[in-house]
Amino acid sequence: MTHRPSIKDIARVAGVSPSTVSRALAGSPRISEQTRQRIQTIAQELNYTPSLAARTLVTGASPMLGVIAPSLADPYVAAVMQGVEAASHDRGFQRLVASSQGDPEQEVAMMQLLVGHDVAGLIIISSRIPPEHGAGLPRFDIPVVFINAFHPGEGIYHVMTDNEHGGWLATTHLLERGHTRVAYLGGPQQGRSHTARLAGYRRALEEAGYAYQPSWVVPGDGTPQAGRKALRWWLRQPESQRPTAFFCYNDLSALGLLSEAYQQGVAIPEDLSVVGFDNAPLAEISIPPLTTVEQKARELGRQAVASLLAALASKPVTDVILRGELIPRATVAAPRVSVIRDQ
Amino acid sequence: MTHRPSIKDIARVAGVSPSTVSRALAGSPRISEQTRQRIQTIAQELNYTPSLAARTLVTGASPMLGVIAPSLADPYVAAVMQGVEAASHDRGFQRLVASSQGDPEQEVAMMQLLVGHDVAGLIIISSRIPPEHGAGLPRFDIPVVFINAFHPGEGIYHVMTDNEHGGWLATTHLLERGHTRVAYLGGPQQGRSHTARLAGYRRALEEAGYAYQPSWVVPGDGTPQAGRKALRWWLRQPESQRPTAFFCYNDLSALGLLSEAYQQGVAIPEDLSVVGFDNAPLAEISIPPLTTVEQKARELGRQAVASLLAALASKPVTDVILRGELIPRATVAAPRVSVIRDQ
DNA sequence: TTGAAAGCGCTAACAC
DNA sequence: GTGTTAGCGCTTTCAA
Repeated sequence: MTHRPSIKDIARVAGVSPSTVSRALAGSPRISEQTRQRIQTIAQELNYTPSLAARTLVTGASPMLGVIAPSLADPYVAAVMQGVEAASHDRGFQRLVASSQGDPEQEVAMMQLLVGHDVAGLIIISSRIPPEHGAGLPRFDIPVVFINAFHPGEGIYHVMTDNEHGGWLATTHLLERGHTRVAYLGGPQQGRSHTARLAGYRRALEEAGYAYQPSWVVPGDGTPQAGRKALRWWLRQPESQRPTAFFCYNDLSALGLLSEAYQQGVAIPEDLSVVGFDNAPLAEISIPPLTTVEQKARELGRQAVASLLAALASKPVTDVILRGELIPRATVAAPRVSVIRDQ
Repeated sequence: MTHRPSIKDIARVAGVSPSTVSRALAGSPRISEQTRQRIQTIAQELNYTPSLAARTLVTGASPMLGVIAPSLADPYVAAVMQGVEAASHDRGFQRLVASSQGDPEQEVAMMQLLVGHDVAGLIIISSRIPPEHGAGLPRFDIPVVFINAFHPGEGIYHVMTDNEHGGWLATTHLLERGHTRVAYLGGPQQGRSHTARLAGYRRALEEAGYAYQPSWVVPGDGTPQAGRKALRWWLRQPESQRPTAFFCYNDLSALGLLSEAYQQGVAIPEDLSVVGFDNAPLAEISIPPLTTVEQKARELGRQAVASLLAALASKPVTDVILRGELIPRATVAAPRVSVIRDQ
């Protein structure tokens, strides 16, 4: 296999200059229909593909967007990615994807790397860089959009789920069904989503007149294993003091909790009600189907691309906040024994 | 924001020539330790990042691998991607990821596109390009690795799961538990995986002395919805002729089947046994936990990268076939009524 | 040990 | 409507 054909090769065959080829292929109006045809045919025959590296070099902008996520295995990330994919594809951009394994240092390293690849902009999903670090973020001359993280700055934009509201929604739903002892299974500590959902949980509690109990916030990390552990924690509590419901950081950990409950003979929702977060595709097919708070993940991805491209076009961009609804399914019921308000 | 600093900027500040900077940064031995230090410091201060586009242009090879998958939402794809991610990251390669939405034409278009980006090689996950089309595949002068698809050719390599064996494993497991009426819920028709699993299913049946019944192969596409439909199909069969077990193309559709069974009051595994394929993370937390055939998805991804880089280094590369084991969990039991061998 | 010069493939003035 | 020229940021001869 000889080397990839370049416009020079086409020019030679067509007997024209390289710039004519460039123009013909770019669809410049100032070229005769005839030569355009001829050149396009030759390009086809030679199986020509333009070198985007060269084009990038001269135009200074490449049709690539950099995307960074803590993990590619998380269904939430996958959903966001689909939105990013769809929107960017429509606008003619490719995506350079990197995962940071949830490590803030890796994350910064990835940013550097992608910038080196001349990406036109950066989308960062669920950044784990601590907010304090904010000012220490490396400055690039390309726009950056954070999805569900907040690092204010020039050229930095945000697309977020209203996590506080979501947490409030989930907890209120439980409270309205008569639960007075609601626990929260947390997510990654560094994450802003976790903190916001926790805050919403707390607000709902307090608005309803219940004291916030730190001991009912069980630490987690958003994995099914965390859900399993949470259920075992629940079983260890004295029966009279057990929460009657769990609001979980995400569907994945809620699903883990469901699974462990099944194995331990705990009936859901009879013995324990559960609400998740995300409305992942799996939530619909879980057993029983999981009540959850919708997160418009695809929409987040789509919006992030929209914001990025708007910024690129020097249009004004404002941060956007998306609210999801509560999706009632089958993991919530009234508590078996209506406990007397004990606060 | 002024433009990204280039080696020229560094050279000017350091009072040396651009080539010296290039050498210093590349770690060439023919440079004084002193200047190297100085240049590196300046590079740091200027927040310099090399332009990979420029480097690609001159070296002719970029540190990017192109990856194409039908969908990014599929957990199996996500797992393969993790393997690809891990292996390529270790070797200093980034990944340019594109999804084809399962459309063969898009797939070819994506190949072209990624080649235009000067990727060093291509990894294609579960290609939907029909095998006959094989010879019509565009020829590139970069190595291509297909994961779970087969398109022989020069510079084309394969990493596959032994799907035939997996299908045989699942079916045999069911047969050994006393099932005589085993149905197969299929996957995407164009996919090679589907055909191979079906073939294994058929072989197991015939080896055990049962006739293969085309009417027991229910068409599907690997989604949970396909699983739901399959269960409803099952319910419509006259009770005396109903299969007592299902081997499903993948875990996702098996999970859908489980969910529908729960909603219709069909007890798993008492009324119906189910075996999936993939051993997705979700299989472990399903209710009941799903018996399935392991697919070493991460390993597939890892191997694909290894093969690609080996080919790139002009080392001999052979196709690799990975076998997974049957993971017995809780969705298989002996059939309720031991049906008399009726074939 | 360092510099000068050429060139990777392409686009974009600027000519004609 | 088409050709000429220069240059994007980098690496890599070839000289010194």
